[in-house]
Amino acid sequence: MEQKKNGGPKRGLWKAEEDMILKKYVETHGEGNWATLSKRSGLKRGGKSCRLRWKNYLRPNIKRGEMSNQEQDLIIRMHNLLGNRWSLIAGRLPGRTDNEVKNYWNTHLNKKTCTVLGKRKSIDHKNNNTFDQNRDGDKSMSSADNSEPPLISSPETKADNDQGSMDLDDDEKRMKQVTKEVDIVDGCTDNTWMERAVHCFNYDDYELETPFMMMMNLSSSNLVFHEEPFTPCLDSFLLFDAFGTDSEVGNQSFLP
DNA sequence: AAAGTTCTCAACCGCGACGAG
DNA sequence: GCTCGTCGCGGTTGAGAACTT
Repeated sequence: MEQKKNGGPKRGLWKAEEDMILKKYVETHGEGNWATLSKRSGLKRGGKSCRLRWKNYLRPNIKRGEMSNQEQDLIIRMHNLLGNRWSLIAGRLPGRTDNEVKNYWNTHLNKKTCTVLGKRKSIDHKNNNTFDQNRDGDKSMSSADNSEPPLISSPETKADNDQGSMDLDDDEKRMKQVTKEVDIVDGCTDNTWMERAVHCFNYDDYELETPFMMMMNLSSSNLVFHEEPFTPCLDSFLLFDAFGTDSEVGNQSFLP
């Protein structure tokens, strides 16, 4: 992988020495001007490569290692809200990069959300956990079942994903008692609206055991995400409703 | 122990947005 | 308005690790 293309910039994995050079250069001269950086620093890397390496690996306060349950929940819910807007999602996770979130989604969460129908035992090696997994992910999913794979947020799917973090039976029962349908409202797909919703969805306010429980505690409105694969409008409303007027973030007006 | 298979994630690529000249 | 350079984003790739047969 590590070769030069027609004498072009070096490619492949970064070495420790290269990391050191890049880090020192950025600490001295600051971020930005990546094309200039790649020339002046002596690194035989392209500007894009330098930028990516800094952003995803060398930048201070990068958090590495396992995603916590809270982070997982947040990613799932934010993805439900925004789709593949990785940078936006990562922006709500201190120390996590868009690339990391994207990889995590593709390798862990995306599979997990497809586990409901698949029912094949697999092992999460890093956590030493087992979970039901459709081994071939979305490929075989379509042939096994023509319907869209359900998203994480339905009560049934939720149960598969929160194993060990809460008493599912109790919460599910409570959930079913007071489920509220939220209608999709036309005309709320613009970015401003979405970003207000995201702004409202602050990682720091995320203290209760699971977002699901948080919803249960916040207001009299108890909600489930819709089964649709991507319903940003619906989820925006969910967030507003979930945070309600009693919550801290609810004191601000996010309405257009 | 070896070969084959699957998984993970760092890095690359292409594209669009944006600002400067 | 056009071109050029830079930046940031999301999708994809592939090497190496981990696991299975």
